[in-house]
Amino acid sequence: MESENTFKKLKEKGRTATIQRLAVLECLRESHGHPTADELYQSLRQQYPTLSRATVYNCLQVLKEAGLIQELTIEKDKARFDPDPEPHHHFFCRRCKTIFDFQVNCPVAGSGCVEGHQIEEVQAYFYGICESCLKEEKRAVA
Amino acid sequence: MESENTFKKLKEKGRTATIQRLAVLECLRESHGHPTADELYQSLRQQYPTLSRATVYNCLQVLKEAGLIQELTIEKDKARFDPDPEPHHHFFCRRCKTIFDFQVNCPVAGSGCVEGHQIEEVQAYFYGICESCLKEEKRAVA
DNA sequence: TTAGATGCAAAGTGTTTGCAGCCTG
DNA sequence: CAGGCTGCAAACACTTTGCATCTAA
Repeated sequence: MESENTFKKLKEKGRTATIQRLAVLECLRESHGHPTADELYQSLRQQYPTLSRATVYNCLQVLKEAGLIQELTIEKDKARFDPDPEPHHHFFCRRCKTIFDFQVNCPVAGSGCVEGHQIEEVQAYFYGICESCLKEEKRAVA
Repeated sequence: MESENTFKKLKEKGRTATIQRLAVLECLRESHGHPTADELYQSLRQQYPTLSRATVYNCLQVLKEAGLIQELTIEKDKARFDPDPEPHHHFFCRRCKTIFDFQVNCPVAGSGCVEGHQIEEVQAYFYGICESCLKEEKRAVA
């Protein structure tokens, strides 16, 4: 069962699987489109009215350290979160602001050693205009 | 001459090549290690005591739009700047916090079209421990 | 029981904005 | 002379911190 893995990974880091942490993780997994901490907070607040913003930040930090999620700095002003902890890349549409997973076979996708430097993590961010926005632009011109 | 290119690129965007903008650009070019806006401000302040922080931010923004520099979001809390506007990637050492250019032959390094999406920019960030920090760690163990 | 987690508010940090005055083309 | 640019301070947005209270192992 998936939730056993969650417990295990948290325990490995000496952290407790609290209601809040599980709720944040589940909310992130259900959400589409790499939400921000505040988006998760706003969404969770409906079900857990006493939940505080600081707790959401704390939970995300802990979940990240446990390797259950990953954090994206694809936008400079706010962090976004991805429920998939496996290494993969992202595309950011500058027009509709959508972020989606984007796999290119980058030679150094995960960890390893390159030129004597030990690589622990790779984040590749692709910025541009997504297919549907391109189509919309084409339609607007016509 | 290089400075002619600077003037030309600014003019193309309808911007003036002010003393401050040229100073920020030169300071960035002279600096090593991808400084933050505030580091540039602190450095420039000695030569231009009346220079304001807001102007540094403005200059960096304008220089970026003119394609003379690029901005890195390799750290989530602050932007860093690179005097080289050509597409290339970066390594961030989590131990000594150094950032250096890091070229891997990524199949999609510059612009182009992938799966219908138009790519304008790519930023790949490699996080880990740099060679010299690894050596130091090894020495500490021995 | 007790270390750790939460919730709240306040503080912190990097960045942006509003606006008067200045400079430059 | 007019538009754009600077400098200053205040405003902003996201994130972190301090601390009392609470909770889970």
